[in-house]
Amino acid sequence: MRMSKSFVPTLKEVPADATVASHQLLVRAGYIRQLSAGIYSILPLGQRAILKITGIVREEMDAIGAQEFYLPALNPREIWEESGRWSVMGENMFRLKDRKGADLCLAMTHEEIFTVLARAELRSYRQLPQTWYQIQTKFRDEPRPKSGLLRVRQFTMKDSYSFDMNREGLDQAFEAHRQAYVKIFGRCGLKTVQVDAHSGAMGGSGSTEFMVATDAGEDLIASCEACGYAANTEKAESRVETPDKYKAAGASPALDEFATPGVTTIEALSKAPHGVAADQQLKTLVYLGDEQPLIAIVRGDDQLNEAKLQTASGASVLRQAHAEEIQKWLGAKPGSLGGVGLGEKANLRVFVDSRLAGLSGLVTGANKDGFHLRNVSVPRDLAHAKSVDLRTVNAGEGCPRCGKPLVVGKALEVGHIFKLGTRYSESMGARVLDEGGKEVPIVMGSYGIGVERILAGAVELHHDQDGIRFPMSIAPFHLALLPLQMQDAAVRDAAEKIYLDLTAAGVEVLLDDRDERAGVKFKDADLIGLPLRIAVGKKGLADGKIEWKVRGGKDVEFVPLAEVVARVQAAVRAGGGTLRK
RNA sequence: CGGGGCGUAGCGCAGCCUGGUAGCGCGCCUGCCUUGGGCGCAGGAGGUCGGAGGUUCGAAUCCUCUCGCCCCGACCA
Repeated sequence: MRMSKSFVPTLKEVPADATVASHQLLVRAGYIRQLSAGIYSILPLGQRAILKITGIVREEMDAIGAQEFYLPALNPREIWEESGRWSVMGENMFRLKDRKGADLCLAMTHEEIFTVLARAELRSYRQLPQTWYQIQTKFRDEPRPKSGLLRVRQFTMKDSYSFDMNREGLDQAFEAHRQAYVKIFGRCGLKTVQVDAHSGAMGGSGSTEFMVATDAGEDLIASCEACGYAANTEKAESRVETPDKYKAAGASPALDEFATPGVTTIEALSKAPHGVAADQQLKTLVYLGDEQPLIAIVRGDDQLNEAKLQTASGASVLRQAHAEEIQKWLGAKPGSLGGVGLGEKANLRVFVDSRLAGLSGLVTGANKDGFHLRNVSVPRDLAHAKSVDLRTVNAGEGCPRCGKPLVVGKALEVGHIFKLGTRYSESMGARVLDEGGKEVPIVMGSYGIGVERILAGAVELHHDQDGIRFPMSIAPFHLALLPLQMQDAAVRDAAEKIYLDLTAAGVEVLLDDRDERAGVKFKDADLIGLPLRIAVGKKGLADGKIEWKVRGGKDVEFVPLAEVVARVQAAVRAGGGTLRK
């Protein structure tokens, strides 16, 4: 491609609203432009990179026997009602009406639509297993789009779905996807870690996320360098010492209500005149799980993990209660809440973090504004509460497997694989006959990759002060060819010949034939980030040579014109790129 | 949703507090010059000051409402 005829709008200055590297660089280098919050236009360079990525995804999916589909993004309400997700998805789903007033939505994912196909067409165990996929646009009305392509409202997803007779089949499909994903991300130049994850609105029995460690990411993952344990902090567990340090000597003293006027936070209660240490306090939080009240109790210095509460309660939609709701159920405002005495209220489900099991001598709110209770014994006073893991792990706590300290770091989710089981086949009636002629629900899996996130993640991982440093495999072109003196006919002609020769040899070349100064071309080439660069200048040409430089490398090497084509072809292959036929 | 910030030329910003001519840098156009890391000089084009209403003789500036965007906390490829 010739730069003089191309739309590659590079910018000298960093866009004001971009904070993360991938956002800044993709805008500056002319790959993307923002249309609205979380909605981006992909420009020609960006589209070429995206096509490289989807090409890799397609190859690896095809390699595990998956078949490519293309399903509608515009969906009728009815099928989402069948799975129950018309309401579960809440405000995250874009909804609209057609001219007749019928409800439609823009699909966030395609479990429902693929299940509709499966139930209509799959009748027998003989037709299984199947793996179906598509590369298609998804719509999610994120509450807070951010960081350029990292979190958007419209994006491209590779989503696939496996259909099996039983658990074993699902396990095989899951494993095939895991291995395909490792190859995909590896080929795209991403270093990923696999972590245990929360399944969220997808449902199902288990899931693994593929994460790229980067500060630009929004997830926190806990990992153990000693044994390899890794989990999203939504799910991660840890070993913590929880001695019964506030237990009274002798018989457990009775509950004692005491006045704490104006004290509504853990921190305030820990200060004078009360001086109750945070680890002696119980933090009581009120949620609604599928519109039913839930009480969650964790230690005062711990953080409640909402994902764990959701899992423990079995709720598909979880939200914090409003102050009025809390007042109605517990009779007090936040700050004076507690789980003691809630056993009689049958409509309130109470959960207490498992680290608190057996402890006594604790302090909690009295469900009476301005009062707390001391001498709380969990086995005696919170016997009605279900003991479950509710807390969020912290860095330095013991690995649940080996006990060595956990490390917590930020990461970007680029892929997620789920064992759905029969979550959709049962709710939507997708069944086949087994060998015995008995009707059984299909066992399903669901597997997703965020395509633009691969692009952005690669930029996060591969850039420097001067710009992007794309891996060969996903770079929009293999090589930048820079004639340095456009006024010099010999330089122009030499560059033109190299361009034609390389193109004929299957190399994707971006020829900077603009009438610009050398400095401008160097700067733009660095910014755009193609892995190879050939400069054609008067100096080298006098000796019949060009200047060869690898993006990010230090050295410039003079290479004879006759060797250029073979040299470039070898470098493209070595870098994981593909020559055009 | 809770909290904070910003909307002025294609991009980055000043002007606003204290009302009166809309400005700077980059980019763009023309000419000359220069030509190996975002050259130089000269001339030029380009603006509903996010929108609506109000106060005022007069509003980018003050007031009210509203829309949009960004960032920090709760949600997900």
